[in-house]
Amino acid sequence: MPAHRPPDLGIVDALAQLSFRVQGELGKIAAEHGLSIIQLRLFGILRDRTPAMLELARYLELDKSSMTGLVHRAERRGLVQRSPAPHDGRVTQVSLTPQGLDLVRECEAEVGRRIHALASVLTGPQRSQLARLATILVGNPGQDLTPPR
Amino acid sequence: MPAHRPPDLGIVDALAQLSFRVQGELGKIAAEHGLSIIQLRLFGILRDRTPAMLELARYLELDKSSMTGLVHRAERRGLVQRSPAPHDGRVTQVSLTPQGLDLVRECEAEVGRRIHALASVLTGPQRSQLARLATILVGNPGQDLTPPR
DNA sequence: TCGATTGGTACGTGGCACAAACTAAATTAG
DNA sequence: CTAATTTAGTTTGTGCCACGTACCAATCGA
Repeated sequence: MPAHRPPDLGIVDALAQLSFRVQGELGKIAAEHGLSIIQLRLFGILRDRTPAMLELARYLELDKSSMTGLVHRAERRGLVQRSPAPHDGRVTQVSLTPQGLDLVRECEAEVGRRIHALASVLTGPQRSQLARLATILVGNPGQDLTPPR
Repeated sequence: MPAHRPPDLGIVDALAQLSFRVQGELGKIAAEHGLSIIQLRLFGILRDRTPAMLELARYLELDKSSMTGLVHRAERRGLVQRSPAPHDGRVTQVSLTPQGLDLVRECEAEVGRRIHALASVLTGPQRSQLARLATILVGNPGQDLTPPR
């Protein structure tokens, strides 16, 4: 391997810096749509499901008391709605409003564009390989942050 | 959409989820040492430099007014110190105290352990490849797709 | 020298996250 | 069938984080 390149970072620095880079993009996209990154995550979950508050807290690894405010602020803006669960009077289910769904789709499209742009410096095979390796990393231990759709 | 054997995530989802996974680890490590993730980043910068407030803000992509509080809270805990710059009466330089340096080293060691553990499901060559690809992604400058806000 | 620029802080606002205390619904024990 | 317990969620209070505006002091430029 001829050395036309700067030396690779170690795996630790490489992953850490990459994570900041990606989070930076996500944060900017969220901000452009008046959202925070945690709300973007919340909405990503709600795109496929209608979970209870506690389920959401588990997905996001937040305390249940943090969910109240998070959902409340989104609700106040008409992006999500609470509804009582039919078979358990204690649980309230959270779902996207049509307005919220629109916003999610916009953000998702933008995320796709920006991450693709970021990855555009790689060749096609490199991108595939990176996707494969990253999938292994996130898919591996019982630590399920955001289960595959 | 690759239609191969194990359903790899697309590059977008793969990178997004990986970034959340890595940030989650970093956040936990920071929390275990009584820090936030932004402080961990701050300290990582201070390990090598003694920048001015505005420089720090640029590294972290924060407003300068955000720096005051960030540095102040760290200073209050004896982890960093402010000092006036010798040749410009306006500038205050920020540096780690010995105590702060110790803390940084602890955190760095822990980050190394945890990220290595995360990456331990990969083979050696896979890790190298991942480090190489990630290095390409983060090393790419001038890829700023975001107009100034 | 005077006006503009630069580096930094102060203050007010709002979002985010937690812990502890609390309510109400559901479940289990006796 | 009650009584005790568990579970889902909210409320309240605290603290951090980030921003924008306004402001001050030092420096620079004409």
